Amino acid sequence: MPTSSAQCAQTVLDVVPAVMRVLRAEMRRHRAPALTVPQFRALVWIEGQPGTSVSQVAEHVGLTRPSASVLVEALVRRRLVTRRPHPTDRRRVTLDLTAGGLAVVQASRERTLAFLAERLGALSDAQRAQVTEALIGLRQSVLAPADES
Amino acid sequence: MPTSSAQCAQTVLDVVPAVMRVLRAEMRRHRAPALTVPQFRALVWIEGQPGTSVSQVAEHVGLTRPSASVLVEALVRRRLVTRRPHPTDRRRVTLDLTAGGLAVVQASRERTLAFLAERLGALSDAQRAQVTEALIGLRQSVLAPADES
DNA sequence: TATTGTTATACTCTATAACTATA
DNA sequence: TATAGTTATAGAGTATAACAATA
Repeated sequence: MPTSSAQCAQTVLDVVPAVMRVLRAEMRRHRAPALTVPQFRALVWIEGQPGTSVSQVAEHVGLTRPSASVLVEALVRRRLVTRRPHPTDRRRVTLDLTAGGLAVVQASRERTLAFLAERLGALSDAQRAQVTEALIGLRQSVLAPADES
Repeated sequence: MPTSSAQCAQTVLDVVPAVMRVLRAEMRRHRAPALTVPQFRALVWIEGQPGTSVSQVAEHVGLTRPSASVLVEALVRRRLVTRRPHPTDRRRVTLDLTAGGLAVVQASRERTLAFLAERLGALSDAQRAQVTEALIGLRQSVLAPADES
């Protein structure tokens, strides 16, 4: 009995937001206080793209450039991010995480991973293998045409 | 080769937020203008829980009661929600979607489903069956202890 | 002339506090 | 006394507009 695209889409739209809500609630419970979701997303982006710019942060986090500039300013003030001149293009800035910023991101990720691993312990090895394989396929298809970077 | 809980958690934390970003971007592209994410989530909640209260909206959407009251007031002003007295408890209000509110929610969901179905068309029937089955298992384990309602 | 980033201003959303009405 | 909901006020976040500096 094959699964139609419509049926599968229904399941994806049902499960993915539900799991996301649980993840968000878990992260909220543990994240550094007074760190907003966009701020946290900016930290994760900078972690993955060291030396990135304000414009790239704006695009990835989904803000205008002025708002991203203000957000970055707040992260710099809190010693989570460094903002230095770009070596060749003097219009740009070079953003990187401080040791403190990296610690915030990594601690949050590790706590969320531990939480997830505990919940996934309820599944069998075979089920976890199936979930892992299926999610990789899901990612390939859903993110297919336009990847962000 | 079994998959450890840690490996599986890593994949979940990688794929679920990525898929969610795509879904959100798609919904943003199509949603009624000037309808915020919390407003939309409230509409979806009221759709699934007809006759729900302001307090329940607050809890589900993640707002305080005063903020939920203001949000509901905005939805009522826009003729997307009706707010009537509760039949037995005169402190409470009874919230329901208008035909317009229902149309907004359903149109958004159908467009997102169509978008997803198109992307999932890149998978084989067998892969879609695997994704569907795996997501159901994922939901059961991740949402295990505390379901929201 | 286009691009990167910042500042100034106004608006929206949300929380806290205080209140009313009902159970 | 506790609960459901509202209103008033203030604070945080974001967008638009305007600007400065560099390519």
